Amino acid sequence: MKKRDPIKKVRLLDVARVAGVSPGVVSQVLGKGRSNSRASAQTAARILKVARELNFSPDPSARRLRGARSNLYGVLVASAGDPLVSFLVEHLDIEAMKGGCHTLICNTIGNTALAPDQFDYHVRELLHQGVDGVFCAVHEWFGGNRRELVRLHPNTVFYDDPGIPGTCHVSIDREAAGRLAVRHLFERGCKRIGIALRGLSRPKQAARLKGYRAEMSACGLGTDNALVFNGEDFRSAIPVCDERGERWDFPCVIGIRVVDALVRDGGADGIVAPDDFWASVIIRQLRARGIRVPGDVAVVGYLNHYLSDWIDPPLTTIGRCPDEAARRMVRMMEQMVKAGPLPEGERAVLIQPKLIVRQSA
Amino acid sequence: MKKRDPIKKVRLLDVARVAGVSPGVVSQVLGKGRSNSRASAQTAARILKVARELNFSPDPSARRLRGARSNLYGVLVASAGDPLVSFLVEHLDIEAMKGGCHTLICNTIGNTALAPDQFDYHVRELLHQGVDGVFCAVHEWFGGNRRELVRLHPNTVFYDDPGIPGTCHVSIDREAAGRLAVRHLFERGCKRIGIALRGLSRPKQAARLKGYRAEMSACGLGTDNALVFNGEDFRSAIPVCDERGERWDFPCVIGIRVVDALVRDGGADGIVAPDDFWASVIIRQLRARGIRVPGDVAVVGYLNHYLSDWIDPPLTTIGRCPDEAARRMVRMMEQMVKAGPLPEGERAVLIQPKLIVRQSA
DNA sequence: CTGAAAGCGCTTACAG
DNA sequence: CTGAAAGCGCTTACAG
Repeated sequence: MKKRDPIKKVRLLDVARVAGVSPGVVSQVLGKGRSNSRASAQTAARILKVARELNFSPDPSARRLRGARSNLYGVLVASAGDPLVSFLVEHLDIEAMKGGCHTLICNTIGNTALAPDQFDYHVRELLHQGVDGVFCAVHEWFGGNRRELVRLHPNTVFYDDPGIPGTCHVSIDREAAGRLAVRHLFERGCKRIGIALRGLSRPKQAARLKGYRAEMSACGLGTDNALVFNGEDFRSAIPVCDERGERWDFPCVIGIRVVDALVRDGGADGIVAPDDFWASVIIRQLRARGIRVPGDVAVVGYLNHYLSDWIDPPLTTIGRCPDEAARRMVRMMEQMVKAGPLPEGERAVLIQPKLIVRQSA
Repeated sequence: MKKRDPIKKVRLLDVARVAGVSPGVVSQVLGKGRSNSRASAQTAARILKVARELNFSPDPSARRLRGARSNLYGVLVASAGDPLVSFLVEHLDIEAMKGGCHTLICNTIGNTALAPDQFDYHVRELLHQGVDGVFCAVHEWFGGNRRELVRLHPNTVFYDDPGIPGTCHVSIDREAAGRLAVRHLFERGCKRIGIALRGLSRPKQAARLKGYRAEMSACGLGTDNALVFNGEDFRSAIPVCDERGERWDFPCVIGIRVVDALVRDGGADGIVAPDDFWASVIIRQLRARGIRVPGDVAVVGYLNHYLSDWIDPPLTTIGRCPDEAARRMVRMMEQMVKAGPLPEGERAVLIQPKLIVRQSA
């Protein structure tokens, strides 16, 4: 049971020997994007040819030891398996790869054998690994010292504003999400459009309400408090949804409360749901009462979660465009890695969400 | 717009200086799991103390240059966002982390700007990065030269048998999955249990059928060809589902064909579906015909996909235990990294799937 | 039990 | 335009 022979690597020295030049020249020619200030065009061409023939690629460890960047980015997520973040994780990698970089995934929860939360551990570990920067998409309700993250990794880009002044972040325009949903329902002929919110004390939910109100006015529908459902008013009736587990018992009672308040009492013919999960239980409850979707009441979700395709009827929802978010996050990162801190005004990027029409509205 | 000052790192040399010993001793003491064959117990203790106080952690690049392992594993997946693989990706990282290792995610599709398929590119890139091994969970229907992968990375562990002799792989016991589903339906009182299969020409589907038949006999239900639906018999009627896109149009006609064949013609009161997607469209079709689930016909899925919780009624299904699979994959990997190739008999691991009861059966 | 030195593969001043 | 040399931070024979 002996170890295998490692595959022999071709070194820069080998290229130099074959090309008949010194290592320094090879390094210069292959390095800095061909600014051949050193070798003659002829020599450079020869070196390039030999390097290609020998299939040479410089050892990243040796380069890093000399101070080169690692071309590695850390990705902090609570749980990479969660479909709500997994597409962001995927697209961060795809975008990083376009710049020749790789992503190192770090799940901050899940390793309960070690500790309930590995955020801070990973922050130090990534520093040790010498990453060029860190993407942080750990939702605010999870632990972790974000100030320390930013201190140790100045090149950090957050998904969603962490509330720390001066940080770089990419967020979804929740106000626009509210407007898009209302506009679509209005165009589908809805006259009394209600909105359900998890809790108005949260800034993101408040932004959605703001967008909802603005678009209601723009559509000439005015506003009616009977059409605004605030989950916090029912706190005692609605168990807390911790959203941390791989599977969890979603409080289906939400569907009952929302349909009671908005449809039975408020007479709504359209509902803007706070997310696809709520939309899903709302639709189930409507069906249970013999109310047709979208015939009697149309429902628009938010997230474009994987499940949107599979509930019945398939859910019309607002997508957050994780590919676009990843693109912007990587772009910010690359700017920081190359040129240092971004100007104040360029540290916050707002992504425009997108309406995805299926059948529920 | 100038670059930031990098955070000053503490080197082994600093530790040596403070502790008043030479670097070699420090290296020896901090290195090999405290087999202090070099320093006296006193010196060792002093060095350890200083190292801790200075918060020293050795530069991985320098170590690697001297031949140490990278503590990095590559993870090849078609698309890390896909919920079918994202949990495996997450648990591979969690398990690797327990051994002090990190995972480097590689999406083999998605970067169409580069090429339709980046499998082979990533295989070379991971070699270049010097990973200690590679986990490959790219589904068989995607491209990529797996033989070359195994040649360049002898330490490769596959999720599902790639059909290359001698490789290490962890698979789900599909026969057991078939048995579990039948047993549960039988215990719920079903008398005529049908099975739907995507296509019998696929070995994994054939294994499920084998398990189904075995358990039907064990339950004393015998077998009836009218209760076996083979998707390949309806190839012309069922459009190909490519499963590659983030969203795709699932052929809902499958639901019609399956319900026609198994329920209308076969008189089934229980259905074993090939996966949760099929189960979902089958249930939708049953409802459309006024057939109650699970009252009239019970349905069991396979995968325990995220959507299982959200369809109506929530789906009873067979889970593949991605955490267990990841645990075994990492264990195999660690053995190979430490001691070289595994004995012939230990290269294939079968994971026992698990019945997850919700409401559809 | 401990130190001085060589070297992993690369890059980058410094000479010529 | 090119070469020889030093050095990044560590480990590991080789001396003492």
